[in-house]
Amino acid sequence: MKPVTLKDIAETLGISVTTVSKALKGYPDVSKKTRALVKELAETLNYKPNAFAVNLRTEESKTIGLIIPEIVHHFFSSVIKGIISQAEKKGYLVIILQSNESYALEKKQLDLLMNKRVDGILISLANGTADFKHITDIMDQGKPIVMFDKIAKIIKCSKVIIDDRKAAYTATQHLIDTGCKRIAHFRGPLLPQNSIDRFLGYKKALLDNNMTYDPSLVYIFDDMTFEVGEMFARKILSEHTDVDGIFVNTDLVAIGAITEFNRQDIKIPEDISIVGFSNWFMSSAITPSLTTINQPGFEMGKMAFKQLYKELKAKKKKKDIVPKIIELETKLVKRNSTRF
Amino acid sequence: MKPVTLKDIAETLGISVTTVSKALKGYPDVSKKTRALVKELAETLNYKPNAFAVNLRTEESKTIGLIIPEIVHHFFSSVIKGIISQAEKKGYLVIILQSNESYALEKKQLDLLMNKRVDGILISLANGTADFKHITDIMDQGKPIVMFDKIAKIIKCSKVIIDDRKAAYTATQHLIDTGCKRIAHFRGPLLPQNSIDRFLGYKKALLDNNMTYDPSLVYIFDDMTFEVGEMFARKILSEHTDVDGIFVNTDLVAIGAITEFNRQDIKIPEDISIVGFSNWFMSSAITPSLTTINQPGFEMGKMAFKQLYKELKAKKKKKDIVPKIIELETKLVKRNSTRF
DNA sequence: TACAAAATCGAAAACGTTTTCGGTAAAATC
DNA sequence: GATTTTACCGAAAACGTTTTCGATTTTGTA
Repeated sequence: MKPVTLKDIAETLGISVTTVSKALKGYPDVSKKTRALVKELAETLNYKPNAFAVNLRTEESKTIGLIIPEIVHHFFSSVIKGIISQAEKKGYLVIILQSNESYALEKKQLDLLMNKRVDGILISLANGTADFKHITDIMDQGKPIVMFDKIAKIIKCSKVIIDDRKAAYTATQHLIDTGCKRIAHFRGPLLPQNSIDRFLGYKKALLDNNMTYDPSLVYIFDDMTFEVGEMFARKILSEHTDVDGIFVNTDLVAIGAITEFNRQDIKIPEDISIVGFSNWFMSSAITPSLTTINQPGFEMGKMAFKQLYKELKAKKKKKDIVPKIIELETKLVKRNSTRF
Repeated sequence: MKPVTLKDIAETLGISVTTVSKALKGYPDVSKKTRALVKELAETLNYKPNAFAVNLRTEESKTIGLIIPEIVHHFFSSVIKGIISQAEKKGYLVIILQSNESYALEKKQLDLLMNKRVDGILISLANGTADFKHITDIMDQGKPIVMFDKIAKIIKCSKVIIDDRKAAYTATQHLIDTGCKRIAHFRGPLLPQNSIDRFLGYKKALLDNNMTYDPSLVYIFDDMTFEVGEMFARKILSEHTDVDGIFVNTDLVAIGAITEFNRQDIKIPEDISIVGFSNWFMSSAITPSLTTINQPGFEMGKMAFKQLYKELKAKKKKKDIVPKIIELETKLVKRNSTRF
């Protein structure tokens, strides 16, 4: 019951393993007759090349690695889906690992993938990652790697991102345009680039509109949870009764805040307007529905793989890979948590 | 800049490749001195075994395949997380593919995984799957496979499931206990086992409570979407004004229904009570929060891998694998979409 | 000192594939 | 008919590891 090998085919046909291999791969130096013979027998015997042997010989596995901070997450699972669907089209499989927003784990997972000798790597950085030697090490070894969403600007590899600053600016501007006079910001952890950029976009929008930037209106959270949103909502109500608009770093926290405001009979958007970020599915289901920035996860996954694929091909042809930065469009989705 | 091999270590140490290999793997027939020497050099040279070669030689890749119907899905992504976290502990990596609820695709993906020679397979069946030859073929080849959540009862492989019928019974009983007199059911597609079981649980609860089972109160949907929930809500209002309770096959559809009822000023739970299924995160955030059945996704993923791992070990020892059915506990989560 | 037992090592085969390179036979050219 | 060209095939090496089995050396025993 052993799987059939090239040798099996060669022996029953009375030819060499070499010829069988060449016939199956369409080499020109094998006659039409034997080629047909080989292909037919391979078909009937249901021959499948031993992937392990092919890997060893060709030094590639047609497998890529993917590291994300968190799997159970609407945005990231959309990215995963985009990556897998695109990879499949090109004959690549995807191994997924999770960093749990931990730098140490991220390093370990990267190591695992390198030891498994994946052909390339896709990664979205953990919040805790401030040192990037583990990334540059991989680049130095010539292994293609592309970052998406949560990136590091200093690293000279390809990246697929959105313009977080611009998107945050748009979101804040929308609050201003709909009449908000005092706008707070719930921002994410200090380290990640997109948390920084969203904050900067918020700040710039205020200043461009001649509004004062008040640091005490910026609430920083490390965990992006529903509960954090509830807590910050309570905090706002006790500390800053004059706030009439909030730009929240991520939908989940915004939804927590909405839930708490609902509980306290604060009227949204009349008393306080809210804009989120990401456009989770949930955002359209909540009452009031959440105005937010649409972040194209599926598209981002697709693009990330496409870029990686280009680099894989370039590497095969021994060409240099020129890092590319791909910026995807975001869009403000107006719903009922802001005024008209 | 080639990666270092056993040969490299052997040559610089003036010993054979064999001894180096044995030293690193702790064979007893190598002296403490050379063992120490080898290990030290391997360490400083940062030697990593070539996974491709190891795979070929040992005929295993320490990799398993996972096929799920849909990645962007709260329950399934929880399962994925459970599987990956458990697999990692045992040194296994996970390749994920998606069947998109299509039988044809499921078959193709299974084929892909077999050609990649993964050590084992974890699968949750697509809705469209009615024929199981692709599954039994794999079992006949002696490759360990375990199903979870969406399973086929006739197949004699290990499974990790919940008691859908019991859970649905509990959900329906809760509607009855809280005073509902006429209870509708939004059920999923006809084929999958858990859709059938949930329906049967619903029906049995009615009959056990001397209520009439009315087939016209069972609404069948193929796509489990938010929009379907909205549509069915409208249908109920126009076709059956006497309905005062609904047991919905899955939270997403229930939330769609709630949204529509809210829009039409139907009071939940006073006018109509609703129970969902799965306990998506979203269910606690919506207004009113949704009473539902908690389905332990993470736990299910963990258990599925654990069982697969047992079978992988059994296979290595050439022992027979005895299929096992693992049933996980569900729990009714009472919230505000049902009365007290 | 002689011999048995234990400790230590390495040659070689094997896993299945890909690819280079040389060789033979057939066809084409003169 | 001799020579060149083309078509077709296969031997062999290589990828890096694991493991069997025999060989050698060292230690222990009488």
